Amino acid sequence: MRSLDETDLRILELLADDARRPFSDISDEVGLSAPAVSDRIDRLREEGVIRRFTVDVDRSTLSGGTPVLVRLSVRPEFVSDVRDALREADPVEHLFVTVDGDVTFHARLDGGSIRVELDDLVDLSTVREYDVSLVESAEWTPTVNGTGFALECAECGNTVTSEGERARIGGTLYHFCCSSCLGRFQTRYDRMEAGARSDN
Amino acid sequence: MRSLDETDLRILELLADDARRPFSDISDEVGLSAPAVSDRIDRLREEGVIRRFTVDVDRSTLSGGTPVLVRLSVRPEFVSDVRDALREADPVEHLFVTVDGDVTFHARLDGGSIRVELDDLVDLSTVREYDVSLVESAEWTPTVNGTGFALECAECGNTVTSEGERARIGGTLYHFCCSSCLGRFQTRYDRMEAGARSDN
DNA sequence: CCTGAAAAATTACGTGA
DNA sequence: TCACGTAATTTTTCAGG
Repeated sequence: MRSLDETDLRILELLADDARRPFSDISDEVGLSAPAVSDRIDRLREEGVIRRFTVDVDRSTLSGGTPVLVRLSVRPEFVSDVRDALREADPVEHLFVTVDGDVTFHARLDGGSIRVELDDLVDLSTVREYDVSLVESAEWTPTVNGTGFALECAECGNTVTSEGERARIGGTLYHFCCSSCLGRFQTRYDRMEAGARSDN
Repeated sequence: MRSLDETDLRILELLADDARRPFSDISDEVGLSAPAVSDRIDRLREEGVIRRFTVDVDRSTLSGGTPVLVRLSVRPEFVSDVRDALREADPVEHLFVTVDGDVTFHARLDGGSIRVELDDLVDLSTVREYDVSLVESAEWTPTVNGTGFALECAECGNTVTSEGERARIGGTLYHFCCSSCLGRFQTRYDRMEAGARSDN
């Protein structure tokens, strides 16, 4: 698979700022033609780098719905079941799964009983413990400067070129400038994961 | 300010699904002309309901850094300081503050010592307790209608708003619409517990 | 990846409910 | 005020190189 270059990253930044920006605008910025930009965006979508174009809505202006943060401590063998169920659930906006089987999600509750609804979504017998908090503020930062959209080696920080490598570690795809950085990262990740587990 | 109608909500839903969807598509869906849809979207932007059009990027394909979910138990007087600091921090993508002063955020750290990284982001002397977990997967689903489940008062069953209260009673967190419901519930619980004890 | 033309979408503006 | 229709403009897509 072809790797992302500087132009792709610049395009992503511009789209993060305004996803409805015309391709002709973008093409001026990056020094390509509009069709070329269109092609790149198509490719980014196909590769899954771009998940979707969407809208950031100020939910506080919309009536109804109480924002809550829910943390579930899920029995390990059921983590993926719970994740899949919540992923499909309408009220769930953000969903995080940690390596130790904690599932945290941010949702908007609208009426009725949370216990009953939770029971509909996930099998509560697979949940050891759960904790619900009212959310006072929730923010999301789509524009990511510097480190965010820079394609850098996850191990040494150097720029990753097309000679670099990719690897999926712990379910996440990382980029490396070379194979030795990949090996080193893998070792370090394993150590860190063991450390995080022992924190609990 | 004029309130939103069903058509506005439907437009927001369609945009949340695909922000680059042509207005003519939307106009077909909602039974308006394309210019009318354009007008409504302009108004939604002016009113601040629409913050921006943006792109949801699968960051796992992009950058180095280890995704973590951090939960801070912050001393009450410093909650807004911590929130402000994290809001500006580059590696922080999602930030949630609950009414009881817990700050949860999702960020990408460069690896190495998590404690050192955290110390860069927040003043740890204002934090009573913190908990870091490696994130295996993170997802975001933009939703407009938070229909589905709700937080009901454990005493009277009414919807709990941000004016409500919560209390941990017998190891379980309960929510109440007001302090008198909390008091009543507490009394009832104590009586029940005393009854159970005297059975032994 | 470019240019250039065709198709499509967006915007501007005048009119009417 | 809100929405519509038409026309002018801009943007996107599609060829061919």
